[in-house]
Amino acid sequence: MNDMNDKAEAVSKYLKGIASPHRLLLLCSMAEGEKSVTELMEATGLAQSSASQHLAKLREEGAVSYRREHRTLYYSISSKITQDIMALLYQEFCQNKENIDV
Amino acid sequence: MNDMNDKAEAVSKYLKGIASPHRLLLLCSMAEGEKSVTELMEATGLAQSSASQHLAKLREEGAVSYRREHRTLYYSISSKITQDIMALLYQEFCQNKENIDV
DNA sequence: ACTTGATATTAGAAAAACCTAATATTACAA
DNA sequence: TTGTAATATTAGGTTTTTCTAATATCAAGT
Repeated sequence: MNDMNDKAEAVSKYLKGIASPHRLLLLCSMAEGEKSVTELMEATGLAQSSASQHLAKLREEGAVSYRREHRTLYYSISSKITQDIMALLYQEFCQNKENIDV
Repeated sequence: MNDMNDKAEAVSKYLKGIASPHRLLLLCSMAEGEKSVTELMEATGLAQSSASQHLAKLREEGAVSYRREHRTLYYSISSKITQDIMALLYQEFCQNKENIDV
């Protein structure tokens, strides 16, 4: 029955792959449509190396994919589960505030 | 506009609060209904101290709450977002396998 | 007041994640 | 080919997580 442990391990790996402030900002930016790495760096304020490493992690978890156009790589969210989770998180944390702070 | 950073920080904190194999197993167990700490330890195989620390983290994030009955504490999932996310994760990782491995 | 069962908290060491700086790769253009 | 813009990879040190062992708390029951 350590089937459960394996699954928990997989889910954990996936969630941790998403759960960093910087990676969430990247995903949030990609939620608007595909973005080049440079655009993502500008949108998030991340250093080049850092952005690239975070994108690599998101790729490993299958959360995003990219397409090349000349020298530029365009990243976008590629998994249904990631889109669904981002939508839930957006609802919960970015709107629906019972009371807006003025 | 570093409003976004603050939100990303909050979401990250929440997700990390959930994203550990052991905490996921605890949540999975609580998904069946409220459970005492002892029951949770048995269900997950966690040591007492470890279970308690994980539960504390889940409490901090508002993911679970408890009720006392005599000396026993019964924990359960208390937030809508956590239930929704667990449901999504369950769908994605625990069923809907295109092909069942025999 | 004591004891005990159930759970929480603290301390410290080991493992994992993250950032920066430096270097490498890749695809095109001159 | 050589140069360059765009992106990836490696190395390292710092911070964060997570486990175990030890100790504390808390609410009955005696």
